[in-house]
Amino acid sequence: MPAYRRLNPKFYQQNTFEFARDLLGKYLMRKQGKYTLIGKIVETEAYFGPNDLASHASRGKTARTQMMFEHAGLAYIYLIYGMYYCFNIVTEAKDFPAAILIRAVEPISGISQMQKNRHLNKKLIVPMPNAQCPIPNLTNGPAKLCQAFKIDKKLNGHNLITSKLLYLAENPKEKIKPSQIQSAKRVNIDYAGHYKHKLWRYYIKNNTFVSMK
DNA sequence: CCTGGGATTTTCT
DNA sequence: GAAAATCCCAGGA
Repeated sequence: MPAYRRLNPKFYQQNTFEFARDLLGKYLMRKQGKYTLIGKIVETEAYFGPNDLASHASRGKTARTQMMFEHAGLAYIYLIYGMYYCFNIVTEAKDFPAAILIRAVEPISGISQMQKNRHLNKKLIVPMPNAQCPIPNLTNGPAKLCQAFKIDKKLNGHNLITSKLLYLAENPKEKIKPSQIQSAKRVNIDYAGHYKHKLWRYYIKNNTFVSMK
């Protein structure tokens, strides 16, 4: 078990795009009762500023999006398609709307708990008592990892810098080199005009747990 | 391998 | 009333 060290508050002060790349290889830590769920972040997406047509904040500040206008280090969590949650980390200064969507993590610890969490929310028409959720399918998508890590609307606005329940950590011995990072277009934002071509998605090359190539 | 549709409800027009 | 920063499953090639 490597020594996980909580990310310094300074980490949250970098600009959104450095931040999104720097998050790769860092660890998402989640306390669930006596368990600690741990996932290595392998894919992120940046949503930046009031003009980014892919961003919820491009329509201004609303009840839903107000968290994107908050200071860096808070969680922005929203419901999508009526049934799933997505987890973002707010970036930039207060009143400048920006956030980073965590699109995929690699399960590291608490894997059997993640499997239970994924099955809890799954409504099966016919029960499948022997069904196993394959490991790669546990957390290779923004809504899947929220299910696996029990992240929902209750954690919206949570402060990741100070929280003991949901926070970010690193293994100081581990660094992701720039050559290991692939940038790509963001996913499922066809409505975003020319912003849909921005290469604001980042992932670790050759990692099995990335949601899409 | 790929494509298409259904689920489900909040949010904003 | 339509769309949504998704997922899952069925069906065809």
